[in-house]
Amino acid sequence: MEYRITERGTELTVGNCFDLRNTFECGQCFRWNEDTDSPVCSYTGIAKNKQLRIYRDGGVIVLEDCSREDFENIWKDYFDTDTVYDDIRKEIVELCPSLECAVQSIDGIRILAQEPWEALCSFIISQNNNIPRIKGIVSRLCENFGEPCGSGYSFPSAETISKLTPDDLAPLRAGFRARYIIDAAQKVADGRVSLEKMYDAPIEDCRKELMTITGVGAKVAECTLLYGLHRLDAFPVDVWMKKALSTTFNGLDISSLGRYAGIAQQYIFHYTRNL
DNA sequence: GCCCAGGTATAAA
DNA sequence: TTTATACATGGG
Repeated sequence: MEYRITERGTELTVGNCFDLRNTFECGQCFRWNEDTDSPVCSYTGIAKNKQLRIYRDGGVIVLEDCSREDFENIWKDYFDTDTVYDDIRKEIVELCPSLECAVQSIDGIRILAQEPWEALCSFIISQNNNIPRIKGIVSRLCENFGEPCGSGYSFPSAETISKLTPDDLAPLRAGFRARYIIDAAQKVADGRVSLEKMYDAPIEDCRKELMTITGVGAKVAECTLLYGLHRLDAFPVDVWMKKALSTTFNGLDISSLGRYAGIAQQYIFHYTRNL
């Protein structure tokens, strides 16, 4: 994707291939909040220990005060600016024409390349929970155990959380998930679960390893792989997916989508949620 | 008050 | 292997 550095920051010419609201509100992330006082569509969030405001101005997306260095080192990968999602959408529909309605139900979504530990931890918190409350718990996790960063706090490392007990997490009001968070932090911190290796290991091996964590099932594993490791080939084999495929799409085999099964799943999720 | 949320562990059939 | 239930909490 073309970008240029201006006095405003880094500017991306995107047309309709990057919709901030669809990207940030689709349930893939919990650390971006809309700037309600802004006259244009604008969000502020923190990733990789950097705070960023990003907003739309016509056909341009502006990363406020973002240097070339920060864009190249952080946000280029995070926003996956070199992937052409319109091409992927076309390929999904070619492979599975019955998914056209799902693909067209939402546009401009980009799959963020979040940090693996943050994604794992966030989706452990997400289980049997709603998005506003998930965001609240994640926010309190950062305020209590993260480092000051811009006007907020960074996401605490697995090493930091691994030294705590479920009682220490009481201020989060995460309920039964507190012990899951600790178990995940300990396994990641001591290497029993190696997130770094999951960027290119066989997807089934990754899923298995993640599911050794208490509180991590097929769904949390899939979300971790898709959103935290940017494994676009990840797809869930859980109850929700089976249900969506059997009722709405009548037996469609999503695994035939191969390397784009994960993205297809995102469209299916959005479509079935809004039926 | 009541229902339920991007699920999973656990027990029981 | 499949199915039922509890789980902590609080948003709507």
